[in-house]
This record gives sequence, structure tokens and C-alpha cells, in this order.
Amino acid sequence: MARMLDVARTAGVSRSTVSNVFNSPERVRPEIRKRVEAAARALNYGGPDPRARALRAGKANAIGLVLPVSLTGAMHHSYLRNFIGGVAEVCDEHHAGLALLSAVDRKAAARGVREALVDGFVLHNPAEVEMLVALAERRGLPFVAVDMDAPAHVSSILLDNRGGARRAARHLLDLGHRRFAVLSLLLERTGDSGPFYHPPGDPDRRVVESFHDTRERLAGFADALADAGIAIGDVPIVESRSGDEDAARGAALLLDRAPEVTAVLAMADDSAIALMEAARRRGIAVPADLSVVGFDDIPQASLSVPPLTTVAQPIREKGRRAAHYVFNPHPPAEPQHVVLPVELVVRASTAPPRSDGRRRG
Amino acid sequence: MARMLDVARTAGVSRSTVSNVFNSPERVRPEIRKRVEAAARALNYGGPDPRARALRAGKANAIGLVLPVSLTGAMHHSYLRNFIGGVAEVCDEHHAGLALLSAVDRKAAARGVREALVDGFVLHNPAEVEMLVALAERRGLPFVAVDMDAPAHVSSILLDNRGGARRAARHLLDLGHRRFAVLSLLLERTGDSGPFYHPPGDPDRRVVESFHDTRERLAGFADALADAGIAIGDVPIVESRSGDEDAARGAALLLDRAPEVTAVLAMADDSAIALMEAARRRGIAVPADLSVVGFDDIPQASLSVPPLTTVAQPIREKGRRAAHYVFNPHPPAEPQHVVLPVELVVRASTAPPRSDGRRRG
DNA sequence: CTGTTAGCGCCTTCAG
DNA sequence: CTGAAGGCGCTAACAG
Repeated sequence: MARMLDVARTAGVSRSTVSNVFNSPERVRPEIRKRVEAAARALNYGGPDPRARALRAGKANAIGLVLPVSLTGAMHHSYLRNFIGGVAEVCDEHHAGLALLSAVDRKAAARGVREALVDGFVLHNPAEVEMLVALAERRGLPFVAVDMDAPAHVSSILLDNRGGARRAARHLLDLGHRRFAVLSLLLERTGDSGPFYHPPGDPDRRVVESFHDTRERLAGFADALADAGIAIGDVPIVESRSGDEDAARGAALLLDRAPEVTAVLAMADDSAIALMEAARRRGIAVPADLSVVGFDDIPQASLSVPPLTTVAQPIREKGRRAAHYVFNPHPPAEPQHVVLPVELVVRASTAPPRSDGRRRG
Repeated sequence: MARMLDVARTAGVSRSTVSNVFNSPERVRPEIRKRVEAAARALNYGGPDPRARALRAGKANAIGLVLPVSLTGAMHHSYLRNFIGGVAEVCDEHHAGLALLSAVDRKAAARGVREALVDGFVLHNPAEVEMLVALAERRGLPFVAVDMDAPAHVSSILLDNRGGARRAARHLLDLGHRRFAVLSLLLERTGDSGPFYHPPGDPDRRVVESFHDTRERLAGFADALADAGIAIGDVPIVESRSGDEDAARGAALLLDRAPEVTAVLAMADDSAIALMEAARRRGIAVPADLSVVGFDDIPQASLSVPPLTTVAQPIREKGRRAAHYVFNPHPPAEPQHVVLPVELVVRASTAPPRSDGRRRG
């Protein structure tokens, strides 16, 4: 391929003139500009090489979004799609590119953060929190941690997960429910994707350190139930990844193992929707036989049958804020910590339990 | 930030030794290696700068995917999500990054293709075909054109759109339908997103040059209908973008303007599913009152109510092939042209028309 | 308004 | 196994 120097030579000018023609055309006399443009066309020169420009400028004009799942998985995950959409909007507004990076496994994550040609990162709730934060810091680029347990000196965007979960549980308690199950996201960082059933009293369920949102939501459920005299330790928990197929398997497991409950507290809308579908297939009426609350308020939540009662979070706005931070980072000395509000949206998937306290069938 | 030279100095070695420590550690004596690693840690050096490496190596280790809509739009578009997923899989396998580029408007598209830090492009059915092809060629990077009218010297991946459409229409004809409407994708490149209604005889509908898939699918419908003595010119057409909300508006328009038809030929599954939902809301039974055929076979097609009869295309495989080509391009002299097969999948959204030939209500 | 110069940070010969 | 040198392609600063 032709370089700038070649164009300069065939146009009979210097390299910087060619550079100016491409970068500040108004500064070069029209006749010379035409000559340079003609030379460029003749040599099939497409403009300054972005790689060289990136080195020279010290920036890549793109940001990286590190996701907790494979990229294919992300495409099948409604919450993430909406989050990505928010990030992408802001990138568009800044005329910057968006590189999608996956943190499914350690190596991929490390490679991505170390080698991506970007000017900053949005880290979204990956499993290897410490490692990624360390890598991002070594890279010397601005980054935000979204929905994860990041150290205090790292800028973060969080959600009032605990408060939202509390409100969801309280809503069901207010309706009169007393027999609950939790349809949880992954409790710990593990290669195995589940789903897993944890009966009341199962000590495994205490291992809730890996994921910020899981832990906080569970704590919120526990808060509200405790107020009603119900110990979270006595509530059956099904642990399952979200995302289209995983959610369906978790839903089936819950219905198999906890047939006696009248209300399910789900940690994600797709889990909740999958549960309603599984229930319908088994002839369990929602909400008459079983009430379901979700979390997130993904677009499908209002379209499901019945429409889902859920804890709404500003997903796209969260993506926008995250991206915005990367383009306008705070100085490292004063990290930004944002906690976004959530809101309980009551739709039609929740109702008082049957007065006889039992399910049909 | 520390550079390689700084690390070399504090470790008391030369730059190339540091380089070796990071790129071929086995070549450097363990004791020296340790010293270098310690120095790197001390200086908070995170490894070779990807920008410099990209310039030096002449590659960015990422590919660009140019999409015909905004990135946010792409996230709300089932077909594109699946296509992106396929591309992403192959990128993962190659340990390469994926940059999402939008070609909504000319400027964004041009900027993306000219400036993205990538080693090649997948061009997916954008409106500005010639311009993007020209830019990609000037960039001197390998690229494939997917689902678009590319010149013969450009490698392309196409679909048997026409054959698929023909089969869809023939299926409905075989069931006995004679009164059709077409629920079309955008017929021409226009800023306005519609939807538009084209009554029989409307000359506007001839302007079908912008989009390869639209034109071919319409031609396939026309082929089959012509065999049954029906001129495509006598069939009402509603033109609408696909994607969640646009599809819903197009569906409503079709039901408003073409109430007499017994069968609808849709060019995209999300349009078809939106139509079935709109029909249900109006008390029109599918397939009893109205048969609907889609195109693409997105995952939701088998989950809709009723499950959608559609022309299946290997969406993810198409994405995989496209990405694979970019990583293993043919020499420019011998472009590759692939036409992927399609298959009619008959589910429950099609049935013979009512014997009285009328809709209920 | 145009041309010259000096790197951006790295990697790959090649010589020691 | 290690060190020195050259250059990837570009642009900012400065001199003319």
C-alpha cells in the first residue's frame, strides 16, 4: 500500500502538506490540495493509517466493553443487550468505536484488557474482579466498574440492588405470601453453569462472594423476609445462570424441587419469564397459583404473559453512564461512585395466594 | 506511563531483552527474567503498548463488522444479533477482537471504515454499498460483502433469497390462498423509516434497487405468484423496517390497509411475529383467518404463538463464514462467492384459507 | 502556506 | 543469550 510519503512525492510536496490535506484541508491552497488529492487517488491511498495515527496520538478512538460472558452469550442475554446498547449510543455520540471483549475465561479476559486497542474500559460484573482491575490499572487507561465489588479507589456504577430486592419481597409479603423460593443468579464463580438446587439449610448457599449483584439481591430478600419472621435459611434456592436456555433449565428445576411455594423471588427477568412459561406448560396459573417477581425490567417484561411484576433498573442509562465516564474520567485521586435507583413496577404476575394456601393440581 | 526502555534501564538490561521477556520468555535466562519482571512490577509497566505493537506488526488483531443500523438498533434486531454472535464466535476462536461499526449514515460509515483499528471488515448489507466497498478497498484490507449487491470482484456471501421466497409463496398457493399481501423490508434507501403502504399498481414499488435481499425476496414471491396467474403488481405491499418497534408499526399498517387478504408473505420473522401479535389483538385468528410466512427462522420463530412457518437461513453460520473469510481471505484476484441454501420450515402459522374465503369479523 | 525534523513505543535483524 | 540500530507511518513544532 502507498504511504503518505509516496503521495507527497508524486504530488511534488512534502509529507506534512499531505497530512494537512487530510487533517486540516482548509490550511492548504486549493490548487495544491487538488494535486495531492489526485496523487492520492492515483496511488489508491486511502488516508492516514489508523495504526500509525493511534501511536502518534496516543489514543485509539474506541473504548472496550468487558462482558462477563461469551460474546455469543451476550447476544442472547436481554439485559446485556440493553446495556451494550446504552454504551454504544454514547460511543456513537463521541464518534468512537466500541470493542466487545469477553471475560468468560481468565486468559481471554487478560488478553483483552492487555491488548485491546482502546482508550478505556467498561468492566461489567466479571468474575475475576481483582485480576481485571489490576490489569486495567496497569494499562493506565480510565475505566469504570459496573455492578461489581470493586475497591474503593476504583470508579464504579452500582445499583440499589439490596433496596430493590427488599421491596420485591415486601410486595409479596404484603400480598399475604409466606412460602417463598428464590430463583437466584450464580452464587459463586464456578466453571459449572448449573442449575443447582439448594434446599433449606444447605450450607453451600453461604458462598456468595463472587458476584456483587447476587449477594446484594439475596441480602435484600433476606432483609424483608426477616422482618416477617422468615429466615432466608429456610427458603429453597435454585441457582442458575440467566440467558435464554440456562434460565429455562433453572425454571424447570425450581418447579420440580419446590412445588409447595406460592411465590418466587427471581433475580433476573429472563429467569422469571422462563419460570412463568414453565409454569404455564405445567398448568400452574400465574399469578393465581404462583406469584413471580423479576428483577431488571427488560423490555420483554411488560410483554410477557402475564406482564411481569419486577424491580426496574435503568439498564440503558447505566450503559450510557458507564461509557460517559470512560470518555470523561475523573482524576484517579477522586473516583466517582454512583448508585442508581431502582423501582418496583407492579404488573400482573403477582397476586394474593389462594385462600386455601395450596396450588391447583 | 513507563515504557519498555524504562523497564530495561531499571533492570539493567537492554530493550530487546525486555521485549523478549514479554514475547518469548523461554529465550531469556530465568534470573534475568525475574529481574525484568520485578522492574516491570515496580514501574507498574503492563506490557508492550498495543498501539506501538499494532504499528510495528502491521496488524490490529481485530476485525470490524459494519452493520446497516445503529448499534443500539442492532441490539434490538434478532437477526442481526444472531449474525453478530456467529461473527463473534470466530473472533473468539482467533483470539481477535471485534469492533462494531455502524453504517446508519454516510459519515459514520466512512469514518468507521477509514479509521477503525482492524485487520479486515465484514460488510453487512449497508445502504451505501458502492461507497463502503470503495473505502474498504482503499483501506487495503480484506473484506467480505454479506447479503448485498457487491461487484463481482468482491468476495461475497449471499443467500438463495429468491428461491426461498419462491418456496414460501408456493407453499401458500398450495394451501389454496389467492389473496396475498407482502410485508416487505425497506424497498429503497431513504432517510424516512416508514412504514409505507403501496397499493396495487403503485409505481413506487418498482424502486427496488437499494437492498439486495429485499429485491430478491420480492422477485421470488413474484415468480411463484406469476406461476399461479397472480401479478405481483396486483398485490398490496407494506414496506417497513424490521426491528422490534418498526415491525409492530408495519404490522398494524398492513392490517389496516389490506384487510381482505388471507395470507401474508413477510420478508422477516420479526415482521411476521409482530403481524401475528397485531392480528391476535384484533381478534384475527392465525392461521384460521390469516396465514403468515416469515423469513430467516430466528430463534423466536419456533416459540411464537402459533409457531411460525418460515424460510430458514443459517444465520449464525453466515456470520461464522463471513468472519472466517476475513481471517483467511482469498487473493484479490480470485474472490470467493458463496450462496447459502435456505429451507422452508412449515410450522403452525399457515393453513388453508376458510372455505368461504372470508375472514371472521 | 509549505517543508524539515524529531520522535510516538515497539520489534527484528544482525553482530557480539 | 544479549545489545545496538533501523524503521513501521504519522504529526506537532518550528523554521522558512
